[in-house]
Amino acid sequence: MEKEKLVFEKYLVSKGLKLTKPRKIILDTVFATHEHFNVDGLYDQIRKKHKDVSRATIYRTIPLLVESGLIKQSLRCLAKDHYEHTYGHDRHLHLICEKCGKIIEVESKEAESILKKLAKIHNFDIKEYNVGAKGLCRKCSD
Amino acid sequence: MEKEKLVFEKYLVSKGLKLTKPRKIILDTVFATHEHFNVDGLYDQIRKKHKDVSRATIYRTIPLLVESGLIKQSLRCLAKDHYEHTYGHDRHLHLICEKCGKIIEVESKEAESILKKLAKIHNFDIKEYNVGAKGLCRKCSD
DNA sequence: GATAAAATTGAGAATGAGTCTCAAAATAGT
DNA sequence: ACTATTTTGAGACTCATTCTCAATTTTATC
Repeated sequence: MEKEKLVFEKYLVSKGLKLTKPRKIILDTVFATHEHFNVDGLYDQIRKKHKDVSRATIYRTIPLLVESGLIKQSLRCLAKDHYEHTYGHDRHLHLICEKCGKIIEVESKEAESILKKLAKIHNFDIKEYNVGAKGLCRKCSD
Repeated sequence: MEKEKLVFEKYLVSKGLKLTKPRKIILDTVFATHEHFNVDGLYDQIRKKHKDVSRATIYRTIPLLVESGLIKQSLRCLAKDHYEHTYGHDRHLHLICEKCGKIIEVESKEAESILKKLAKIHNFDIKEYNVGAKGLCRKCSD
């Protein structure tokens, strides 16, 4: 958690921005769990403790977290953008339930190595990749 | 093009639906090129020839085309859902150049089989999958 | 620690892609 | 043609996200 704060602060300073209270609260809440999150969930989570952080500020802070390399935009699910941690996390792929919205994270070195192989063939320099599937989770497919 | 029409008609009949004029126009326009498309672009394209197809009907027809297996939802770009042909096209993954926007389509049976294997382990019923990477293409990485 | 300039915030209005409603029009079976 | 059913266009609506702007907070400077 402290590491994330340092990374974020360093990024903000480099851009002439400030690590304000709302930004600190958002950062803390984002990294309080290892889950994927979306703005609504994050807002609810924050509201449990702090009545003074607005949705607008969350929407404004997320691009800063993305730019700083701490999180990245991930799936779009139920018409909502979702985000996931990137700092200190291995790559993984997603199985997304279209019915209940559950996200199963799966590690796969295989998928990664295949993509790398294909990228090499096409002289493509991969910065970021995404592997995933949509469908029904165990519970919802009964 | 005729094949697509047959596939679509067969699907519609199986659902007790009709291949109406607007649906025919939409189908024709979608398969007039091999490009990815979004609703706005499709609407503009259709409007050049036909003044009588509404956005609502396009939005209503796209899920039918998806269900019939002719197209699938693809990338989301500039806040818009994009679609791509699937009928007669092998599954492929995308290498998207972040600089010039070029999309390289790559075939890979391997990626598909890995996803299927992982889904089985997690009792997940895959309806749709997506594999891709962002980065720099050959030209842009020089 | 007071002050002022600059950055940031909260609240709510605005935007815009996608969905829904419903009366009118097209379709298919008889 | 006649009727029942499906489909359509137009526009209202939804809802995630973005924008606006006056009020507040922050930081640098005294």
